Amino acid sequence: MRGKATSLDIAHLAGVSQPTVSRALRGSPMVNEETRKRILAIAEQLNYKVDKNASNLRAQQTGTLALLLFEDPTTDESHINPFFLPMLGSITRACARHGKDLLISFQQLSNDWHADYADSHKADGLILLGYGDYLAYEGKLSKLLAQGTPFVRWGAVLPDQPGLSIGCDNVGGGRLAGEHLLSLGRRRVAFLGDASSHYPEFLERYEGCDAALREAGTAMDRALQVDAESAEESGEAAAQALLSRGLPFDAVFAASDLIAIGAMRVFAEHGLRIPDDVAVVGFDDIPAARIATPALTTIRQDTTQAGELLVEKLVALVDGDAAASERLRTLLVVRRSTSAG
Amino acid sequence: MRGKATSLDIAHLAGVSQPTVSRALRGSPMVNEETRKRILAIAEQLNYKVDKNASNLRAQQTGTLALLLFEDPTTDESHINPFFLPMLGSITRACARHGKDLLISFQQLSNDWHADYADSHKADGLILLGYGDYLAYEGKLSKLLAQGTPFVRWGAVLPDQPGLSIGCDNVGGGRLAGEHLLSLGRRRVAFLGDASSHYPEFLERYEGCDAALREAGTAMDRALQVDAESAEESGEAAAQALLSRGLPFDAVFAASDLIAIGAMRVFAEHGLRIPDDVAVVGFDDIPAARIATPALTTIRQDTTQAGELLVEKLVALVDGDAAASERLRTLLVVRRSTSAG
DNA sequence: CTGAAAGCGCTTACAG
DNA sequence: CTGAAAGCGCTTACAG
Repeated sequence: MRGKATSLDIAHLAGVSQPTVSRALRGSPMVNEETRKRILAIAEQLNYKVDKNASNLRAQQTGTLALLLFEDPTTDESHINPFFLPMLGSITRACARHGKDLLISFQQLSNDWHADYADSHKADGLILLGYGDYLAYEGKLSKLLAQGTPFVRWGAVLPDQPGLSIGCDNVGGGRLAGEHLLSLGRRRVAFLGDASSHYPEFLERYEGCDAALREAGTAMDRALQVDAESAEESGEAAAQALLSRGLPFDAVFAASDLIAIGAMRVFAEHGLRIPDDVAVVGFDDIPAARIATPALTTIRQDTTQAGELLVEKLVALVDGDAAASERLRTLLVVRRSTSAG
Repeated sequence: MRGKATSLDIAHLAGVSQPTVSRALRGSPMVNEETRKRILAIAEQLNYKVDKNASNLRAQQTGTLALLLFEDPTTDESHINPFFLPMLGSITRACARHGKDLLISFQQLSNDWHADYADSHKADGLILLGYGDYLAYEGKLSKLLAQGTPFVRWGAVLPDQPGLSIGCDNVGGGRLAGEHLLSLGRRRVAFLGDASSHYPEFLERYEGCDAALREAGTAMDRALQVDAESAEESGEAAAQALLSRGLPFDAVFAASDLIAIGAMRVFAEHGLRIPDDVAVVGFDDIPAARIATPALTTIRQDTTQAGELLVEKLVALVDGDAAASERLRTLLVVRRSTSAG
């Protein structure tokens, strides 16, 4: 037998029709147990695998999900935000559990991705990851929704949002950071991150921290907020900008760990002691947070659960079942950047 | 028009036959320029995309490559070796440039992956990444080769190896490390990493360093070599083991940055000064190397070029063109772990 | 340069 | 429980 075996080859060898082979292989209950066993044995022996293209074409579905990871056009070409790495691992494992294949693509936010994957029947649904300007993004989500393409995204969970989002409880996370800093007696909390509706996750973190301070009779000071995107270089620049303002502050809440790590480097260069002069809290708990000096106190997001939920919800959407947006709990992880040894 | 548009829909609207539409869309030179334009305009307007399942089925190829990333069963479930992250980015971008889709899967080394992807026509070829016991792995490579499945792998480039490998010049990299340490006056160089044929990359790094020392009239001492896999915890354990041997050493060459970072943590806990008491050199230049304290001197592998080559070679194999294994140059990156401020 | 015909390997009514 | 028939949406000889 030359070339790959087909279901017809198996049918001949088993002395049944080709549709019976197809049924047996997919575990249809309408096939005799003995026949099934014979067919499975032959399939095994020929190392037969169902041709995905044929079965997908006929069944009009793909068994494949596509993961689209957006990068800000400004970011370095070769780097992916490390926050997404464990999520990627969790997503691939969840896909395997659900019997789905995973197509992956890294895209510029500006590209015309929204049509391609679903329209060309490469994937049944889309998982959307990436930091970036939310307002630029929202329009594309609406378009996907209008087209009827199933999708889920990771990001802020907002009211009246197109489609389905999974994100962490950013407000709660910001609150944890604020309460922790208050417990250390800090009151002048600077915020490094773009706290606007362009970056709703950052904005929610800011607001959560602010809420904690307000309950203690104080508040965040907008004069101590500096825009930054999630990258070390951006954190460095923001820290420089903050210092140059010459305003007093005794704590920094960074919108992400990368920002915090960049900022800590600048503070160290300027002779500021961490945490004595400035306590620093990040967000995400990426692996580098533990390695940084001092080790970074941060708000952990549960990326494993995030990946699992993204896949689970998308599979539900693809199957036509109901699914709703969801917020994940956050966890304060205290390290040396806020607590002296 | 309900449902997705098909090439037949376009044919009707354009007043041509369906095959002509297919030809026009794929840029066949045998179609009238004016006809083509009319067809393209209609396709654009209907937001038409070729059904991949149908075209793949007919053309008997997939336009898809599969990336299989192996993890050692011992490693933490949720973590991917950070060394592979930028390579992943480079691979996805290279795939996009070549017009290929990328399926991704994380596998246990033990799984029976070798059959699935190619046999079920999900992918035309495989990219194999992962650290792990090479000897356990080699048999599977031979099997793939025998099946005629196109594949490329990242790893040590060895003689008489099944299939095609892309790897860095580990011997040269080890030599760079050895020469650098010699230039600092260090002679007692410990090696943390499994330097055996189970981990040929590590072994080559060891041998390169040894070669450099021998040229200077000394050599590596096997009594200063401790097995370790590429993980921080493994580096910590190896450093502990090294210290407990009570032998003098003034430098450590770690087989990977993760090992080096774990080891540096242990050295610091034991009051050893880096680089004064122990100079430390890693391998890979992962992002954490720059963040570590002290920042880690290391041998950089060009992951961008690696990803591009992997895709390029695999595409050649799939197309039936010739392609050969290749070694990439390495680069010494000097940081504070070997050079005091 | 274009069309009529066949067929890739499956799944799914339909009939028995 | 099983088979004969149709068809998913393309691409590819073949004929003109």
